[in-house]
Amino acid sequence: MTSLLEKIHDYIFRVKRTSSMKVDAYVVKHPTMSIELDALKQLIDTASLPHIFKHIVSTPDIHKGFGCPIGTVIASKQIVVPAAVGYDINCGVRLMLLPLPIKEVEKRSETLLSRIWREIPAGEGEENIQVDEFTLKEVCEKGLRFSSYSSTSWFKKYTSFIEPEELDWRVDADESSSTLSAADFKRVSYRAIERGSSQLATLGGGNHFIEIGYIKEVFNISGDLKRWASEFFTPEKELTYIMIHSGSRGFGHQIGDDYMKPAKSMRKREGILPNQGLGFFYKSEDWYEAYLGAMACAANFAYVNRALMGAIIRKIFVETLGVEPILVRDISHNIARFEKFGKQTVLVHRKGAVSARKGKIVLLPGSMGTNSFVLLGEEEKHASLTFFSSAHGAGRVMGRREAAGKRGRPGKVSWEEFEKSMEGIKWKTKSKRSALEEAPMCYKDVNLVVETTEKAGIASRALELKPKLVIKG
DNA sequence: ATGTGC
Repeated sequence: MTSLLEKIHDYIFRVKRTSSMKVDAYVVKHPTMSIELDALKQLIDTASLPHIFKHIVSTPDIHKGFGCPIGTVIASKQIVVPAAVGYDINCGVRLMLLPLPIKEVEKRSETLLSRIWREIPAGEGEENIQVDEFTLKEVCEKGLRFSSYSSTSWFKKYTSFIEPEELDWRVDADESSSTLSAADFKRVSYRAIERGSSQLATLGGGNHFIEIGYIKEVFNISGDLKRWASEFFTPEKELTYIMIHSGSRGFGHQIGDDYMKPAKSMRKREGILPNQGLGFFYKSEDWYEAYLGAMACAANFAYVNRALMGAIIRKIFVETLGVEPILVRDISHNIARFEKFGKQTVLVHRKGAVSARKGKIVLLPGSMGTNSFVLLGEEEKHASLTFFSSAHGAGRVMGRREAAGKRGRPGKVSWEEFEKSMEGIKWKTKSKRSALEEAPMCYKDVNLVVETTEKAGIASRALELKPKLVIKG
């Protein structure tokens, strides 16, 4: 199967269009890393969709997903593919910096960890802020801006901890606003509303996390990082960062489900379904606008979810240490947005991939025990081959069940092995199982992913971050 | 990822 990959650059390969494929698939990967067979099959399926703009691309952290791999970028002018956004609509990462050395933070680590654990429910099925349907509509359609006239008591509690700038400032690296204007609450099912109405300010499970650590290395401060004085990043200061990885919870998941099902059945009827997950809508169908309207609601829900968790954490830091974290960026890695490439405007779907335009901040979290990176987008050397897209993480190499075991059978990761891999890090997880499922050995080497990203000319490293305190759902 | 698994 690897013979399918034709080398066109040390770090870029191509699956040439054959049989069912309508376009080529470019694969950005480390020369020593192989793609799992299931993910490659899904990539070929994705390239078999009609009306794809130019070609499709995979990022170095590619692994098997539903319908299409996690780590896939596709663009189109005529169709929308819900599975190329994924179930966790606007899953993303929020990075904040705290102008205080990590040593000072570690002195209060028990207090910080237990307070965050108490105030931000982590894990599946957890609930936090309750909102009525009207408030949920405002959150979905206006995103962070809803605060300007919201008078609900829960919001008042946090509102002073949301940076005023967040209401208007484009927190996402992409040129489009963090609040997606296409949001249309009428397109959201009652079931999704039910699930979403108690899930704001919750972390979720799986690979979602809250992480506190320090800036370990500084490589390059330019582009959007120039907003902060360069002395801010002096590595000797070991300044603290806070990273939140979360998404749209059951709300977005329900919306994904609501639209993937009809997309599947409609295209199945016509016999143009590359695989069971890869349904899509034509622009000429009402479903197209409907999906984008509902997807934008879930995206805004996720932005607000991360903003509220950021506000809670900011409150905890102010109350515990008297210092306020500063928002750097909040970046989505599961979303479809209209973007311009030269004169063409296309709908770019990124699933497990982030926008990486020149000078823009790119967040590349590693696993719970390994370092993460802040990168800066480069002028793409390879002629918009990736649609300006970068990896969203290290990428799994081991399935959850494979790692933690199934039906009483032990998995590949032992508890001893896990504890060893987390040396020097204080951590809290919902269960032993979720810890094993997310163990560092379940992930690719993040250093190879960063090397690939740099060598392919997509983005280059700016900061290297080392985790010290971790909360996992 | 998900009120998780034919």
